[in-house]
Amino acid sequence: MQLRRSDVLDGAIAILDEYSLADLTMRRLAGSLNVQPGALYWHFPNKQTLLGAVADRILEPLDAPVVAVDWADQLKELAHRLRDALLSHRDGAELVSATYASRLTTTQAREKFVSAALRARMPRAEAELAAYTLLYYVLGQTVDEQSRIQLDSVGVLTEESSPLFETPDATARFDFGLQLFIGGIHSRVHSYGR
Amino acid sequence: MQLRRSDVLDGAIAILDEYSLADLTMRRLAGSLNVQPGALYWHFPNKQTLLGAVADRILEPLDAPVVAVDWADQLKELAHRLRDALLSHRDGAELVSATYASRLTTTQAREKFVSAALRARMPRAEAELAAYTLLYYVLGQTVDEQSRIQLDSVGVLTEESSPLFETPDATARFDFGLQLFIGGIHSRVHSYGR
DNA sequence: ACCTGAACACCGTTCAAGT
DNA sequence: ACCTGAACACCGTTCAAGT
Repeated sequence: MQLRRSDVLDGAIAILDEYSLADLTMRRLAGSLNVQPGALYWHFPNKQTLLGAVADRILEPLDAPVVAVDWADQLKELAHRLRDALLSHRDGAELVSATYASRLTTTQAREKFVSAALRARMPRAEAELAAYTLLYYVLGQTVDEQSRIQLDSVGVLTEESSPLFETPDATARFDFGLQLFIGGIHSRVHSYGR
Repeated sequence: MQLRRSDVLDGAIAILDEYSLADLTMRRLAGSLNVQPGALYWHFPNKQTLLGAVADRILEPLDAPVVAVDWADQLKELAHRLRDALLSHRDGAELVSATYASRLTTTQAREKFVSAALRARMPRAEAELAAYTLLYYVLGQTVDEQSRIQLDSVGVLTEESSPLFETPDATARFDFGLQLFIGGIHSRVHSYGR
């Protein structure tokens, strides 16, 4: 019954979903796989690398091709797919933003954001910066949203401590920031002529 | 030689600046204060609370009144002051975004961003959302920037792995995202008439 | 090649007991 | 009121040795 690399990742995702990121320790993971902690280090050089691989797993849904054609719709689609991917695993947003300190850089998901920005007729350098800007927003917003879900389920949040309770649902709030960002690109691109 | 709450915070900041956030452990901090680890727990209920207090310290420069009068200039000023505050301590951005999961909510710094957005003639609900959007951007961007400084100083970064090397300095990149955001507010506010 | 056993060098937190 | 001493229940990582 050999332990495969993908088994380790499956086990990690399982702990994440059933418990939390804090519970995702090398020892606990090893235990759930009926193996000694040291065994994991044959498959991964260290915990950080393992978490990186888990993050890649979480972001896999982003590999699907973009269906929208308009650049703004493409950005919206990508942003929503990123958010959905992050929200589909407990602490997914936190894990990804923790391990992607400078790894968003390398990911091909970033490339897709850049492509959409290029379609808006931005010069490459600007499109890259714009892509980062949007990524920071999506990550920050989603980490916040997800942590609030957690606190909420534990019943820690009073109405007072969550001053956004009057605003609509989380998706609408997400879309607001997204729209702000798209409006920003729009006005930027329009300013080129002048 | 009684240990005061503020001495503990001073010691924490010192470890942060000389070493790193990873080295800021309760035991190490106690050691640097010539005290047993348990002593810290008389002053702070737990590590998270202590880090929260350190974060507040780091953000103190934001308490100074805003000098700009135009809403866009106010937002720029605030964003830059936030970034500067985060960059003025090693791992400052990481510490603040880690402890401010949902604490930016409570901070009065957020209020200042909201005020500036209100001055742009946004309705309150939108101004709050816009403030969050900008905060997420500043935090994300600055965490990234600071982690790159760290990696750079250790010499881990090749030109290949830092695809932004061709773009100007970090401040210019920061300003680009900021401008995008301000343009977004602008076009949003303008759309009210229509 | 893949894993065990066992150790190393740490953590955060608690709490009786001291002063 | 404030801190020590000492423990509890953990961590990530390494590495000789086994199969």
